[in-house]
Amino acid sequence: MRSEQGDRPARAKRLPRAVRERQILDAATAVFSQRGYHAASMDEVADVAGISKPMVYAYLGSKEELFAVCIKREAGRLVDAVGAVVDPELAPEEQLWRGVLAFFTFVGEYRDSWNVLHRQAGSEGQPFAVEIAEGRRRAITLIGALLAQAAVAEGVPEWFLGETEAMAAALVGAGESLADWWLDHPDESPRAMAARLMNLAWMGFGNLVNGRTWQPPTTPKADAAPA
Amino acid sequence: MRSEQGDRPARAKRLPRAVRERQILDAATAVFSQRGYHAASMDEVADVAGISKPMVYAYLGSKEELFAVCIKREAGRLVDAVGAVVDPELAPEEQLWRGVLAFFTFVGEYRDSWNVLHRQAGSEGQPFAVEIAEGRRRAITLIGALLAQAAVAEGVPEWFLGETEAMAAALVGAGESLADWWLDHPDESPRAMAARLMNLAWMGFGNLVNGRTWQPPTTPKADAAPA
DNA sequence: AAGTAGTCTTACTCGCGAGTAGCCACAGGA
DNA sequence: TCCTGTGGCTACTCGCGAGTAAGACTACTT
Repeated sequence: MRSEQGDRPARAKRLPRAVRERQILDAATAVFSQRGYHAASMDEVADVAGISKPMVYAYLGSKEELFAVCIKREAGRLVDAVGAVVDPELAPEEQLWRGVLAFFTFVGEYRDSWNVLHRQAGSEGQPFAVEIAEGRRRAITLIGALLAQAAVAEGVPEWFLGETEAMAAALVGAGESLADWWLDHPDESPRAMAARLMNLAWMGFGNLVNGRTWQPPTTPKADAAPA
Repeated sequence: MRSEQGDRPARAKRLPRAVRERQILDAATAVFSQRGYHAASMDEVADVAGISKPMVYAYLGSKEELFAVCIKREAGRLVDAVGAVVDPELAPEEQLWRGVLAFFTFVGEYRDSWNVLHRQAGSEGQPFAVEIAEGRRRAITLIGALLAQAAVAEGVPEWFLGETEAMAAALVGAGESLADWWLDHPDESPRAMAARLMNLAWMGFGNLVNGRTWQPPTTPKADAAPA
């Protein structure tokens, strides 16, 4: 009863550096996820890691470095999770489905990781927002390429190739938003979430790829594409 | 040449309170938009407003209050802009189109407002993140109702009514993401952006509403909806 | 046992930024 | 002309949080 619950390593029991680093990163991810970068304090990170502040500095450097390492680790996990399932040999539709499914599985598994990557990403002035935005952009480009590939596989209406990137951006946003929505409906399975996104995206793209576009009702003028 | 450019009111020229308050809110919106809530300093807000810090406190209260007022004002603008065009008499499709168009027009017009509402919203621990999340939720509910209405208007497959909220969430996310994408492609018109979203959303919903769902390719099991 | 390398702590410094005290100035009514 | 209220300022206090100095404890070598 002299220490806290067996939950966290109550008070520093002399562990090898590698282990401590992992603990610190875990703690940092959790704290950054809850508080956001600015509101998070190194004291709290140290506390949650069950260790004292100078250790954090000794092992992981400054707050900014620590955050950067967190980002890298979590982003790596996500990329690995998706990369492990998207064999480029497969049909675009199936690649997309597998990627989307892997994404939601990852989000379900590592909520904090996702939170750090998604929320704390864009908000700050410059520091790593750039890096994250870059990762996001890469994802969009990748998905855009996938859509273009799919479009070519079907009989592609020419104009659609100029639209793939914007569509990919929308798709990514829809995925992020669905992931948020998931937080309020935790009983849903990753498969069901992924299926939702695919239904929205693919059934929509299915029409678009076949040249069936939507037109504004009142004005006859079409903006996104020639009729 | 004794003062700065005619750009900002160089150094306090004795204006009525109402005017100053507007200026302060404008400045605060800009600063919060660029820095984010935590990184923004009251000194900078005061500076941008061309005024000294105590005035900000005298007129708008604490930093948190100031931010809250900003949020309220910008959210109000957005709600007004959308609310002004979505006559509930109209067909769901047209309501959605008008709403989406109004949204992108607003974003184009008031970048900072949108930034404050969108980015700085979710990131913080509790303060007003709640209020914004609430607004977002209302938007999702509203759009969800619209989709349900549309679904009923067509021959609705029963199961779809349970999906409208999730679809609305996805749609909102897609809109946000497209708005971000727009920042990198500023030559696009609001109409073109809105048309893109409608194409993705409506052509997708068009299929869904008619019972044409997407199915995972390898596994025969359907998750989102019964075949 | 004594040396030494790596783990871990207490107890600081120091700057930045929220919020305030107290004072100045000008416009208009007496 | 003086008087007062409202607009405005300079110049502080004060706490919080990033980052550090200096040393203590433990385990493994020789």
